[in-house]
Amino acid sequence: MNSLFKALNDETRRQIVELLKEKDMNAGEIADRFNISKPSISHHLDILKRADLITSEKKGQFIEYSLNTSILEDLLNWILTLKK
Amino acid sequence: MNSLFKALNDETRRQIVELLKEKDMNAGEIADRFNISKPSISHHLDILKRADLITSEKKGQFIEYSLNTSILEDLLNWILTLKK
DNA sequence: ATAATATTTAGATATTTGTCTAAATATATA
DNA sequence: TATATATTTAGACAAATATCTAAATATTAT
Repeated sequence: MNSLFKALNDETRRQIVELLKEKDMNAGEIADRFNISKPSISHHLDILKRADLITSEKKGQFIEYSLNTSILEDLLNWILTLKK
Repeated sequence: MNSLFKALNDETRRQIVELLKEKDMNAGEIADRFNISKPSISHHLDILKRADLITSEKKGQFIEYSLNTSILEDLLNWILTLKK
């Protein structure tokens, strides 16, 4: 739960998640969408991956990232119990 | 959205929110539940309040805090659109 | 094999954050 | 009015975080 909130507590990472909602993308394509260096984006991707919000798959020279929405179930439930 | 994620990105604050789900409490009562100084708890309450997650009402000498679940609607919708 | 491309790792730095103690403010009570 | 109680504000500090550049690693193409 902690890593999930941590991962989502950053505007850039939330935008990455929203991008991946539309379609899978490789690291370079993702980085091109932001005015942030590639190493920084790589770091953000790492945090999202540790939180299980995204998965990565090597495709030759590229690494393709995908959104994993199943982990959001936990977050959803946490919020719903608050609303009772 | 930013302040909401920021507010929830802390275990202590999430626990405060969970406490207030059960019943309204004043600042002292909340602080008594944690091994953290009162000023620190006061600071956490301030962050939760700025995020609109809680409201406060002066009751004489005390200040009573309540959960505001309506703001969670935004969070819920954000998550739901990700799940499409 | 060499060069080019894609991505990550390493290390540095400035900013943000969570915590503390001490002091200030506000209300209630003796 | 003086004292006790409840809470916040102020200021300091250590730890965490987001960012950068330079270098390393891995794959593809010439």
